[in-house]
Parts: sequence; C-alpha cells; structure tokens
Amino acid sequence: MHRAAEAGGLEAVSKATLQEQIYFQLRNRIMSGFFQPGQALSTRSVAEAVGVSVMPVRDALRRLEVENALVVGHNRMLVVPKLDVQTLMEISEMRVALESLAVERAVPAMGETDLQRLYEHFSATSESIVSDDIDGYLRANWAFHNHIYRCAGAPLLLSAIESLWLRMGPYFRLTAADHQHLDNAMLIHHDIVGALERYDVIAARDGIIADISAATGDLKDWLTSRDGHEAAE
Amino acid sequence: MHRAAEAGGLEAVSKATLQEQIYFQLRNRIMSGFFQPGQALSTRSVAEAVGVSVMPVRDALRRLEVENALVVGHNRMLVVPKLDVQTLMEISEMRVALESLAVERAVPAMGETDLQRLYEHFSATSESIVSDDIDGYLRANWAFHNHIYRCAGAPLLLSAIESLWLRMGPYFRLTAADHQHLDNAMLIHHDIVGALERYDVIAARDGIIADISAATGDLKDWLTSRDGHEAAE
DNA sequence: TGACACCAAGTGTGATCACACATAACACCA
DNA sequence: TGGTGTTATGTGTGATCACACTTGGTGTCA
Repeated sequence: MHRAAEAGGLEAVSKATLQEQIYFQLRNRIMSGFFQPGQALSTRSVAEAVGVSVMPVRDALRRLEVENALVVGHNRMLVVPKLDVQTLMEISEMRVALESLAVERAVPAMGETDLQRLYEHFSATSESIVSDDIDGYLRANWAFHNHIYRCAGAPLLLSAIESLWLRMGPYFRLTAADHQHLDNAMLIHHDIVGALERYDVIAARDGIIADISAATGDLKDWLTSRDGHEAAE
Repeated sequence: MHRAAEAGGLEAVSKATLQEQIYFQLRNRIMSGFFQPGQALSTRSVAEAVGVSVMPVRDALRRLEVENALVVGHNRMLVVPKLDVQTLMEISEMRVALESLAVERAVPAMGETDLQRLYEHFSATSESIVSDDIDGYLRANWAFHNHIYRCAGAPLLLSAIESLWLRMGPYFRLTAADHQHLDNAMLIHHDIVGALERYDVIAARDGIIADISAATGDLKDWLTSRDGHEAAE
C-alpha cells in the first residue's frame, strides 16, 4: 500500500522554514536572558549573523514584536524591552490570573507519566542550582512550569502564558544569581510537586501563585534598588 | 524658537504603513464577523483586492496569525478559524480571568469623562438594537468593553483581551441576531454602568463575568444545535 | 475499473533591488 | 556661539522575481 515505507530506515527531514528557525533561536535567547534589555536588533545585522537574507529575519522579528517580546524603539528598530515596576506588576497580575487557570485545568488531566516527567524537571532544576549552572536552571525552570501548563490542553492559554514569560525572560537571569531566591523557589516547587501528586487543585494553584509572587517580589526589589543609582538611563 | 510653528495650521499627515492599513482593515472585518469561519485568505488574493504588492499583505496576515486571529489551514493557507465548544470554553475562561482583572484595575482609574464616554457607547449600543443595526451594535459593544479595559492602563493586558475578542469575532454576529440575547446583554450593561458610577469594583466585575457567561452560553447553544445537522463539516 | 504518472494552477518562501525616512556628524554663516 | 543646511550611513518598507511544494484534474496503461 504505502510504497514509501519500502525505503525504510530513512530519517525524517526538517521542514522548518528559515523564518521559524530564526524565530525559535531568537526566542530561546530572549527567554534565557541572553540579550541585554535595551539591546537593538536590526534586520540586517541578524541576517548577516545567521547568514541568510533579510526576509526570514523580518518575519521572525515581526513575530516577536507581535508577541510583545520585542518593542519598536528609537528609529523603528526593534529592541529588547526594558522592564519598569509598573509593567512588572501588570505582568505579575496577568501571570497569576492565567497560570492559576492553567493549573486548575491541568491537575485533573495529569497522568502518571506527566508527574514523572515533572519530577525529572524538578530534579534538573535542583541539580543546576548546586552546580551553579544558571543557563541550565533557567531552562529547567521553564520546562517545569511549561510541562504543567501544557497538560491543561489549552493552546490559546499556553501561548498567552509563553508571551508573558518571554517578556520577563531578559530579567529572570538577574534574580537567578541570588541563592536565597533559588532556595525559596525550590521549596515552593517541591510543594507544587507534592500538591500535584495528591491531585490537590487548591494547593497546586496556591503554590504557583506563591512562586509568581516570590519571583515578582525579588525582581521588584532588584529593579527599585537599581533605579536609585542609575536613574540617568 | 520653533521655526516650523510659524507655518501654522498644517494638518499632521498619516504615517501608517501599507501593512498597518491592511492589518487594521482585516482586523476590523474579522472582529465584526465579516468573514465566514473557514474562509481562506491568500496573500495574492488579498493583495489584488487592495491593489498592492504581496509584501505588506504577508506581514498583515502573519501578524493576525500570531494573534491567533487566523490559523494555518489546508495547504498552509491562512483561514478564519472555526470555533468548537472546547475552544469556546477555553476562551471564555481566559476572558473571565483577564477581563475581571482589567475591570478591577480600571474602576479606580476612571474619571468623569470616561464614565460619560462609556454611557455614550452604552446608548449607541441600545440605539443600534432598536434600529436593527447589527454592524453598529457589534461596533458599539466592542467600544463599550474596550473603553473600560483601556482605562486599566495595562497595554499587555489589553492586547491579550483584544486577541481573544478577535478569535470570537466571527461568531459574535451569529448570536447578535437573537433579540432575547441582546435584551439580556443590555440589562447587564446597564448594571455595569451603574456599578462603575458607584465605583463598586465587585459589582462591576460580576457584571462583566455575567456578560461573558451569557455570551458564552448563547454561543455554546448555537454551536451545539448546529453540530447536530452539520456534523459532516 | 483502478492505480499510476504527468501536467497545470495556485500557494508560501526567500532573495534581491530600489526607495523614503531618521539620525548623527560636520561644515557653514549670521 | 548657536542655529542651519548638507551629507553619509543605517534603517524599515515595499516591489519584483525565482523557486519548491501542494493540490486537483487528466491521460495512460495494466
């Protein structure tokens, strides 16, 4: 019936367009705080860096702009947005609203394998902390939350949450250097895992809210303390 | 000092790019249910329709795709997404979460002129109903809600809400034909206006939630009744 | 009759070029 | 010295072309 099956053993080839590859590459870098807030990304410079024409870069940058991961700056160039306290509070409130909803939907939908994978992400987070691997921590932390939200089976909700994380990404790295913050986050994550294993919706939601509140508080402190001796910017 | 000021009386010129004009034009049509769900939009057809090259159309369509107002369909063409009950419930829950948040933020920020403008939108909605002007009703209804949410002073929140409305837009027109739905909506809107004038956050939020619930319920009924004798699609 | 190959039309993707605009630096003059 | 015109550079925007791919129709052969 299927003639192609006779060929056997051939690997599937990547069908991702250039635009998608560039998008995900930039996305990961923004999410993991690779770019400095305020840094400008021009079409031509990115195109030259990745060795392609400006066309796919245009599409990738515009997509990030629509997702609020980049904003138009000085002369219509796209820049990594800086975070002020007001915007931070807006994002925090939205995260509480949306991620609470996601957890409530996710808890009854999580199976045994989901819990197992989640615990692996939890372990990876913990191990990254003890080995001072900030990149690994950021990646595992996102994987932990993302896995929960993905279980909600709500694509629109997921994309909205991802957009918020993308906006905060450039600043996550800053608070991730503080070990007190990390230890506190691990305690909260431990509680969340426990609540999910008990299928305790209330406790799981409260855990997520506590996690968001802690991250917001630490980042707010960092922003305000920084504002003092760098108001010139 | 300012030499240009001597010229006096000159109007500001429009700086909107072609891509933006096309985007907003398509956006309005989607929001007001001009396009049929399932309808495909190709770059070349739109380009020919508006008398422009494919480039700005590409950007406009891609932007709508990122906002989930269009989805990739059959052969990578962009189509107006159809709504199933599952997606409807997801959108409804997100609307409750986000629009509640927006109202809570908006209430203390609304001034006298805001309330006046809001009442004008309310009146316009009512007048559109008595004159059977569905287009006018949809426009005024969105203006009513949009004005409240805009007062929250939260641009990210606003864009998230707009994205959800954009996704529901093609179906709003369908329930707007039912006068019982419209009358009920007007009662709820009246309560919302009253709550806002009293700066009653709780009542205003409950009004918004009631409005969302009513719209969701009616649309859910419409979708399920339609599913019966059109399951072939 | 059914499976297969072929062809034509339509599609998104990407490259390349031309253009308008914004900015900053510099020379110029009152 | 301070405002003004000029120019060079870099930017996004948009047009045009070439290409790969999908799809639907048609012809062909077993």
